[in-house]
Amino acid sequence: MVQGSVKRGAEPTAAETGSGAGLGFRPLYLQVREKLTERMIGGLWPPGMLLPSEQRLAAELGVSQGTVRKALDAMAADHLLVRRQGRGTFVAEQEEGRILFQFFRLRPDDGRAPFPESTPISLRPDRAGEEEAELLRLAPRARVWRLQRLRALDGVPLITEEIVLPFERFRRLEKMAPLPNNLYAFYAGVFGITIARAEERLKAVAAGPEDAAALGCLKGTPLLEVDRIAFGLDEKPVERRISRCLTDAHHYSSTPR
Amino acid sequence: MVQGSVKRGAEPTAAETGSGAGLGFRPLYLQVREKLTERMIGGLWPPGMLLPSEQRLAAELGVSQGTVRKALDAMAADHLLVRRQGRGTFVAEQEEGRILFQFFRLRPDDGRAPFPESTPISLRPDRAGEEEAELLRLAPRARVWRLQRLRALDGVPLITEEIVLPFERFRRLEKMAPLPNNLYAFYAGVFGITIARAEERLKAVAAGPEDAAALGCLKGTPLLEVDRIAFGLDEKPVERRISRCLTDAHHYSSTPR
DNA sequence: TAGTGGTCTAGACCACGAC
DNA sequence: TCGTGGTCTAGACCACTAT
Repeated sequence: MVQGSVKRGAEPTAAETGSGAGLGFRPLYLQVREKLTERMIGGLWPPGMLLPSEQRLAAELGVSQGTVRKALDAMAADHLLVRRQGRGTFVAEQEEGRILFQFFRLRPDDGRAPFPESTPISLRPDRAGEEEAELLRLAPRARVWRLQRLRALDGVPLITEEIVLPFERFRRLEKMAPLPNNLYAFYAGVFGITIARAEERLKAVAAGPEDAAALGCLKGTPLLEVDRIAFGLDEKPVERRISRCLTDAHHYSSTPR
Repeated sequence: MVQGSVKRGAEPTAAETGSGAGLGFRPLYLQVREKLTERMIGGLWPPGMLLPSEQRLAAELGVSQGTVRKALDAMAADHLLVRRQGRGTFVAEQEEGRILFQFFRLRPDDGRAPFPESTPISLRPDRAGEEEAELLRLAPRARVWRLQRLRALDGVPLITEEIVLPFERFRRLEKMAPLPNNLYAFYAGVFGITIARAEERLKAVAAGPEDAAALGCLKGTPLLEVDRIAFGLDEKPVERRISRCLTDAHHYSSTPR
């Protein structure tokens, strides 16, 4: 696949099939997917860009259109690409609609999906705690940014947020304050870091004094705590975010698969 | 597609393409998927059954193997089928491993995934409340079963559960008490009802007197409330389940997509 | 060795969007 | 009208499982 067309049944090489003798087998379309993902990571294909057509990619990579299609379909299923019949295939953008659908799962009980507004509280350099360093795969006590925000839905403050970012990957962040509402679009546009997926742990906790003051509720009020790790295209953890939400008239929407 | 091979470019009929003149277009592989799903709903293909090979299905339905494959792949992605290379394609079973992975998202913080044990508390016929009737798409005050259970992880009671079922679809349920731990396998085996997917709403709530007594915690303790609607293969709501969970040392694991 | 699903290719036509 | 992705077909070979 590296160059030229793949000849099958005629001395297939390890490089072509991706398998050494007896070793694991690596499908061509996954190799194609990796190659395309690398271009996105490297910044060659930024968010919003129109990709070459399937035919061009197939010719360029020396595989059939069907193989390119399988790679593109898989990446579109993971929201890394957006395919539009008649127009082409585009690198996914971290626009509000997508973020709202994929990452922000808190909804009013009536089913609407308003976009959350953010009020920055503080941004400061700090050292990673033990758990934070482990989750972000940083050295113990590595330098991090610590960002606090208050988020509101329909103008009502509902969520406190604490965000921890690796210092080294977000240089000169302090000069960019106040940070915008849509952080993931900001990471992509300014630092070239695309958030590809996230893992969340949910708990019910009692509001502490700070949460109670920020949200205007009583100390001890049950809050929904969402502990998120967000990963980049390269599968490295990029952000740790702890949100605590009032859920009297709102809920977290989940569709287990 | 109904019978014989599809001839393309030679007077394709509305039945073949699935589209009336100017109306929406319905891909063949979706029509195949519907046909296969109907066989599962009708009980012709029960859980665990080995399907005919792709070639046989293609011949039987008058489409190409590739079209059958696309339908089977889509159904496997939705956990309705399980494909095993070298062996064949099987109707998915509601076995513990799958249930644990797909539907039961509460985990100890250490990352293990023990299977939850259940203690039945009560089972009685009742009338649906207003909200319940709406969620289950029943007539107001329709008859329902009301089932309460206490669930434990590693022997520790952690979850109270209230389950509401449409009376008409679960006849003679009282004669089957005590109900087994794995209810979804029970629905499938006894009533021929397969749970295909679920939607969940999560909130943080304060423990009431009953929850506190059952879970051995203080009244007012924050609990994670999971409000689930489970749907059958026919997309009809089958079960409404409200769980309240202690999350001191456990969490609900979510992977937003 | 036979049979299954998995991958890969090649080519045709359809639906959609832009021009 | 053209170019794009979407669907459908046909056939070859590969990887895995059971016999």
